[in-house]
Amino acid sequence: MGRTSDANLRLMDAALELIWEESYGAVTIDDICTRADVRKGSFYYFYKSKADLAVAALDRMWNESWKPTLDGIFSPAADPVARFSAYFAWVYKSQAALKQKLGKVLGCPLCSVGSEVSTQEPGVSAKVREIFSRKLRYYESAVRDAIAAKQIEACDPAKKASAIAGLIEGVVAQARIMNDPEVIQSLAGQGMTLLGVKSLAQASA
Amino acid sequence: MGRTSDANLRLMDAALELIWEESYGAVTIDDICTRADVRKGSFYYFYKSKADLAVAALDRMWNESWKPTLDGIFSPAADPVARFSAYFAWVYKSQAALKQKLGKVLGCPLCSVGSEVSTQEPGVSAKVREIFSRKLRYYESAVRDAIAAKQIEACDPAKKASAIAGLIEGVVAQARIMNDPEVIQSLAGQGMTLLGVKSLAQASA
DNA sequence: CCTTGACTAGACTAAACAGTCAACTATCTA
DNA sequence: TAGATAGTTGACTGTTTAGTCTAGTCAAGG
Repeated sequence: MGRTSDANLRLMDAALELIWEESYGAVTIDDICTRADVRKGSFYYFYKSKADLAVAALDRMWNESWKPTLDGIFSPAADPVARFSAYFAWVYKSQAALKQKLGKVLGCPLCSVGSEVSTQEPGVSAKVREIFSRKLRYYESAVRDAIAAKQIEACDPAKKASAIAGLIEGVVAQARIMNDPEVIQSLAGQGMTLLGVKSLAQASA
Repeated sequence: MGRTSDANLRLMDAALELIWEESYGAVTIDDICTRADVRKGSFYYFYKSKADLAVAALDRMWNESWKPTLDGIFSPAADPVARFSAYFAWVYKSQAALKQKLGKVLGCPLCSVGSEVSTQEPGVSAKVREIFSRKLRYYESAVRDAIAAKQIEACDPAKKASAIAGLIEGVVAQARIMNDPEVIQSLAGQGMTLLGVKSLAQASA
């Protein structure tokens, strides 16, 4: 009953875009409202603060975008090591596309925002940690499958997953800082080395 | 001639501390002045903006703290692979000490600030990139020496250095986001794997 | 068609913020 | 010791910002 609206969706999209392009702290509620074409009164009808909106926006990002993508790439139907290859390629491709489109490498919004607000915004931090943990499970599962298939050296899957995540995040952050997607190029080869792939035809070290 | 002062030094220290503890965007000029016990007028006597101060503070950090530390750890007198071991240990130790002291893992200020301001503050970004490049040279040189000593698999030293930097940054960022220094524990072993160390007694994978 | 409740508009307040300025003070040097 | 130089002070300005409030508008259900 009553009026319907997608202003809350527009607010989430606008917030995510702006925070990704600039940073959490640099974006004001007015900025978000302007981009979403929503008035302040409506903002506070849906959300009680910028942090509140950010949490909702990150949740939406996970459900609408990241989860489907990861489900596809890390499908248990795919060869374990090939899942990582595909993911590394996807990371490079998506960052290169952003650079092409906006002239800027934007990196990973989760990592940027998480690092920025971790000591400041408990609610946002908790959501970042939640999504981060979910992402780790894809890596961990693929590592376990790769060990079972004897494709990589035996190791602690949780630790290996964390290291892989670190490598990806770090390299992507580097790309943002340098505004150069090409530093992600070598991620594929380096990632394989870190994984401990046994294969002979290992990509460029 | 004229009056002397260390207010500019206090401002740089205060700025670096606050930005590291919180974030670039969350810190105001008033905050910095308060912590440094300096009045606003003096701030603008020495610096023309927060960005201007940040550049000076980062430069000071490099010269006073990072360079001496790196010169020690990455001394060409040390065994190439041992340089990395020592550095990985130092990274863990310093983050764990911060957690002990402040209750928070603060991560790497260069990476946090760089990622936050890369699309916003050209001057600060340029300084971050400059320091980052300097740091890479230590890694690159050690990789080259390790190859020459046949301690690690042959590889492109620049790319390997970039990957090592990515792994470190990524793992440290993870530690900040999770507020848990323990994720850095496994950096030593994972770093050796990524380096491609040939040794038999390789630390925990 | 009218009532109810979801949603909107936008003016308003108060606080936080960056940045300015002229008068003042301390210290160095000649 | 006097003058020039380097640094300090705090009150002041104008702007941006978060957040509030009230009077409304619009759509669905009865």
